[in-house]
This record gives sequence, structure tokens and C-alpha cells, in this order.
Amino acid sequence: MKPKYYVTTPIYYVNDVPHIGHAYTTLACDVLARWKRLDGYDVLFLTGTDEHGQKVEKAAEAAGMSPQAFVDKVSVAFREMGAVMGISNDDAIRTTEPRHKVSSTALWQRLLAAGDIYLGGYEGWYAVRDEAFYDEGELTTRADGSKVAPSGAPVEWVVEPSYFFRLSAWQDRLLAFYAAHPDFIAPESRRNEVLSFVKGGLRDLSISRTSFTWGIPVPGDERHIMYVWLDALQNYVTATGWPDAGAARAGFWPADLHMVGKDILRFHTVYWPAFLMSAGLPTPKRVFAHGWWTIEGEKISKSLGNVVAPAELVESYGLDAVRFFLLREVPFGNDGNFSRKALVSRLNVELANDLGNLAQRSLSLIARNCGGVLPARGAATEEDVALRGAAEALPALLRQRMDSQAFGDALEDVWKVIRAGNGYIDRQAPWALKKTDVVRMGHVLRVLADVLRVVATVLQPVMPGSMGKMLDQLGVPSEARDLAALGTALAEGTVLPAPQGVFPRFVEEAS
RNA sequence: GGCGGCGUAGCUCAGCGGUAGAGCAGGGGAAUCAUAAUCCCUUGGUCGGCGGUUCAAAUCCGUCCGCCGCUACCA
Repeated sequence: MKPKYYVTTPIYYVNDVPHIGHAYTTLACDVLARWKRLDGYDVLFLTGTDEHGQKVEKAAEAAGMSPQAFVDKVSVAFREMGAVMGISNDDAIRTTEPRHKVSSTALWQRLLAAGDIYLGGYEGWYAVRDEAFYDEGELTTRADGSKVAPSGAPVEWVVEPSYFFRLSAWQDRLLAFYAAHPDFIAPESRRNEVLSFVKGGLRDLSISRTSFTWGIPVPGDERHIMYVWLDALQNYVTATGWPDAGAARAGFWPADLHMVGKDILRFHTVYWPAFLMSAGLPTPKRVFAHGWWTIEGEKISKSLGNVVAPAELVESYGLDAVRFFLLREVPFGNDGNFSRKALVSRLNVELANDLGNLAQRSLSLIARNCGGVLPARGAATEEDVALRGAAEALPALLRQRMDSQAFGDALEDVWKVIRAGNGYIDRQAPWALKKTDVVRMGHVLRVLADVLRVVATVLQPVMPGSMGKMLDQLGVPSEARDLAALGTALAEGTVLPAPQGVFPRFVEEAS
């Protein structure tokens, strides 16, 4: 039986407009999912949308629609984004689905049975204008004695009945959990932040509301609806069919990886494991918090009008170039800056010149001088062994990179081999061997074809379309494109199709 | 304020106790199979400042300066 791998994106809040940040998170998960499939795993890759909450209720009202009709409409944008980015998710969960109501209700009952839920009152300074609660310390007192939020909105003291989760009781168990699972939170700096937060003490968590109704009712007390994160986080479990132990996907929980933006790290690394442990469910193995993108040096913001639509980028530069750029440009986990200049540079230098051109020059030499068929392997020289060895080391190397979500390092590893390939072809000069040693020329071209095959194979998760084309040109059968297949050499004499450039250079239109 | 991190070549970053590295950008040369692509060589850094530990410090400790993150209930 294949080993299982379960990776999730956050569920995206439908009130947002999908932008490059959402695309980035989802893309990272997609590459992992594709990599694991390539490596023989049975993969469950989940994304989805968070469709409950007061903001949605209000937005629906403003649009003159029922909340359900509203979310049916706006959630489409996120599924379209997935299609545009070439995302290979197995499921796209929506928190408004019946299966999720069943699962969230069951979770609540588990927490209740564990004695971790009690009825209390949620009170605090609330600004109606901001629809938000504020801490005493955040407020400013005006001359007339009234208090205002940092936004300047007036606040009032409100009390609302609410169910609470006994998070305060979980501090020690959480700290023990982090200690026992040092890889649970990544990157390291984020782990430190979470540890420091939990060590500072935990307060009980309000997990229900009565002030609006668009949510999942609390079992046994339907005046309340479950609040935000309890319902939202549970989606990851819902998708595995829980609480039906016989569900087809039952074996996928716990997730191997929750990919999140750094803004929602705490919910995934503090509340979520506490909920799960309380419910007697296994905890996810790892949560990775990636960084943010700025656009041409500026924060992404609607008011700046610099929100970059993924579809527009794909339209301008091509899907694979965009996918490559996002994972290549910035060490994963760091913040990064998106600039068109940098994207064009990566596309032209690394994709077109380094990789595309290496394939094109190698393949056209084979087409012209080897009758268009794959030459045989021959006695290997020291240089042949070195280059072939570097390529053959890639799968094992990338396995480690992928398991630590080091996409940038993974791509750098591959590019070292590609650069070495260009050095090799220059030194071997098969175009000169054509006149002096045709047999050796064939052997050299075969080394290049073999190296390109490995490179194209391991790059498929990042650039599925263009690497598929490259494998076509290398004569690799569609059933021989996974990592395991790399152990079997291609048959000499395989007829290769006419080579065609895979990555055209991007030329700015003359103005 | 508290806790944590960062500051290394023009740019983006790796190195984290043993004579400063990569990619890009800049300069010179070679080649001409190839997407005017490629290859080779090369300029460039007192590794934020100051002190300390050590035979030896980007690398450990202290301190100062400058940035950044976290410091709970909008998803």
C-alpha cells in the first residue's frame, strides 16, 4: 500500500478577493502534493473556503442576497484562482457544506464531553463601526472621558453570553507537545514566537456568538453559533470524512502539513492542537508559516490599487514562469518582493537561457546528427560520471528539501546541475566531435539527454506543463515520469520528436 | 516595555570556530551546436560599531547603533 500524505491550504475567507498571496500559499501546497505523488505517495491535497461569520452576513445583506446565495457566488473566485494557477487539489471544501456541519457539531460534542467547554460571558470594548473588540490598552481616552479605538471609532462596553473553551488548562500540555515535536512549527523563528506566546499564559477562548446567526449552531443551544476558528479549523478533519471511521479518506488524518500565512499561525499551532487533544484526535504533524509578498516594494493593499491578479500574471508571462518565480525568488518562509523586472529576469536567464537553451541545443544536435533517435550510452569519462552523478543525486536531495519546504534551495540544487550541463556541453563540444569522433559525440549527447530527463522529471511539480513538453521531446513515455522510473534507462534508438523551444524569451514590447 | 530575530560584495542571500562564498549586475576573453543563448577568467566585502573569550571569530560572549517580528478572540 502506498504511504499517505495529506497537505492543506488554509480555507480562504470569501470576503477577500483572491490575490497573489492566496495563489502563493496554494501553489506551495500544490508543488508538495505533486512531488509526493511523483514519489509514490497516496496524496490528499485540500483547499477550500471559509464562508461563515458576521462580515459575510453583512456583505450578503448589503448585496441584497441570502448568505448562502452570496457565498455560492463569491466562493467561485477562489476555485477559479486554483484553475488559473494549475492547482491539483483533490477537494475544495466549503464550511457551509452539510458534511462540515456534521463534523463541527461532533467536534463540539467531544470538547463538551471532555469538560473543556463552559458557558460564560464575553465582554469587552466593542467598536460598532469597526466590528471589533479592543483591549483596554489599545484605547485612547478623550477629553470628555469617552474612549475611542485606534481607528478613532467610539467604543462601548458590551457583554454577550458565550461558550468558552478552557484553553488556560492546556498551557502545560501544549508546551510538552511542542517539546516532543520540535518540527511541529516552522520556520524556527515562528516556533519561538509561539512558544513565547504560550509561555506567557493562556486565557480561555470564546467559541460562540449570539450577535449574528450565519454559522453552525451550537448543539443543544441554538441561540449560539460556533465562532470563527473552531468551525474553520475543523475543515481539515471534515475533509477526511470524520466522524465516519469507515470513510474512504479516514486514513488521511492527521495531516502531514498545514500550510498557512504567518498571520494565522497562532490559530493553527495553539488553539488547533488544544482542540484536537481535547477531542482525543491526533494532531497535525507540521504547520509551516510562509511570508508575505510586497508588490514592487509596496504592501499589497486595495487602497494602493496594487493588487496583482494571478490571472493577469499568467496571461502575461505564462503559468509555469509565474509558478517558478514565486518559489524561486525568495527563500520559503521569508517575505519577498514581487517585481515584474525580477520575474522577467528569472524567466529569461534561468528558464530560457539556462534550462530551455540547454535542452534546445542538446536536442537539436541529436535531431541533426543522430538521426533523431536517442543515442546509446557509452563508456563514461570522468566528466560524464560527474555530471550524471550530480543529476542522479537530485531526487534524494529534493526529497529532503521538499520535506522541509525549502523550495528555493530545491530549485537552486537543480540549477546547479543545469549550469553544470551547459559547462559540460561546451567542454565536450559535440559539434566538433561530429567531425572527429561520431561515436563519442553520441555518448556525450546521451549524457545530456539523461541529465535533462532527470531535471525535467524532478521539476514537474513546479512546472507541470513545460516539463511535460520537455519529457515528450526526450522521448520519455508518460508512464515513466515519476521518480521511481528514473531507475530505468530510456531505450536507445527511441525516436524523438522534432525539438521545440520550451521557454521562449520574454521581450518587452517596444513602446 | 517584554521576548525573539536580522544587519556579509551594487542587488538577493548562503556560510555560523580554522586563511571570506553563490546567483544576478559590472569588466575582459573564448566559442559559434543553441532561444544574440553558452563557457572561461575577473573587479568588488576592515562579514553594522566597540570591547571580550580563544592558538584561531561573520561564526562564541558583552555592549552600542539600525531595522524587523511576536506580545490573543476580523476571517
